[in-house]
Amino acid sequence: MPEAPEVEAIAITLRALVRGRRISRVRVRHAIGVKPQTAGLLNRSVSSARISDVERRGKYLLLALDRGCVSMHFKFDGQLVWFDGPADALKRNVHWDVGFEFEDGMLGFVDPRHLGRVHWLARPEDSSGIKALGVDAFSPQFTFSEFNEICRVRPRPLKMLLTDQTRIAGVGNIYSAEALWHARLSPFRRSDRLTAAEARKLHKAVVSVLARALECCLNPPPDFRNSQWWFTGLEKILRVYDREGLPCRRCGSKIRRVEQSGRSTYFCAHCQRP
DNA sequence: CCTGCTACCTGATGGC
DNA sequence: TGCCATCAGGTAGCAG
Repeated sequence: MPEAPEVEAIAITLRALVRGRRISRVRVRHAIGVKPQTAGLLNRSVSSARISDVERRGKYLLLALDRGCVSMHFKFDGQLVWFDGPADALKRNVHWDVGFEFEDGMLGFVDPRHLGRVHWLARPEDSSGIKALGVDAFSPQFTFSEFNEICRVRPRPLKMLLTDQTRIAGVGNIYSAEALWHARLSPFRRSDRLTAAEARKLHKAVVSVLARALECCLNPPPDFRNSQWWFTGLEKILRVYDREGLPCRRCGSKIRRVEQSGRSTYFCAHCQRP
């Protein structure tokens, strides 16, 4: 599920919990979670490694180790849960896929749907997905002039540009819809035909939508000890996403949902003009 | 190279 | 109630 704000909130919260600490070993309960790697490789590479930092790249979470790093991608449903230890994890009736054991507990990567992945990498760029990431939407390099250039690279609908991780890293289906609504631009508008003023408005909308979402994701922060935890209150900040048939909060006309490259796009056909 | 489509998975939900 | 279809905040991999 998570886009950059959710992963960033997870990174910030997890950093305070595990930075500087040693992973004693890795338990893989569902091998699909480390595919195409193996439990053995992950355990060999990570056992007794110290976590120097926790980082985010786009929607990837990285545990930087003194030997390489662990990358995690949550895809739609992945999350992290803290257990008192392996025995606690087995005793509680909670699905978990990969466990990182510490002296006093175990961090579990949890994804019943099994689309999420945990990998060990010698360097982050050894992951083709990470290597291909464009400018991170939260980084200082994501300036208006950078965004404006990205818009002109080639003609494509704004929705496709915003969610293309190789151009702008971290924006997904929800926050692209939200930013386009705030900027009053149709998801179908050709990115290369925006006026400079429109591009500026859209850039501002992306930045502010993500900032507001991050603040929401940190208040309250993730509670890894509660296996049921998930971000609350995001519905309150959403203006169009998942509001098909409901009145636009700006002009009152019905929000529409259409398919764009196989994904749902929500927009107001009245105030988001093509 | 680039682009667009499908596969990958499981669970929740809604209509009949 | 049961069954079936549809939907889900994403990316990797492959064909063209």
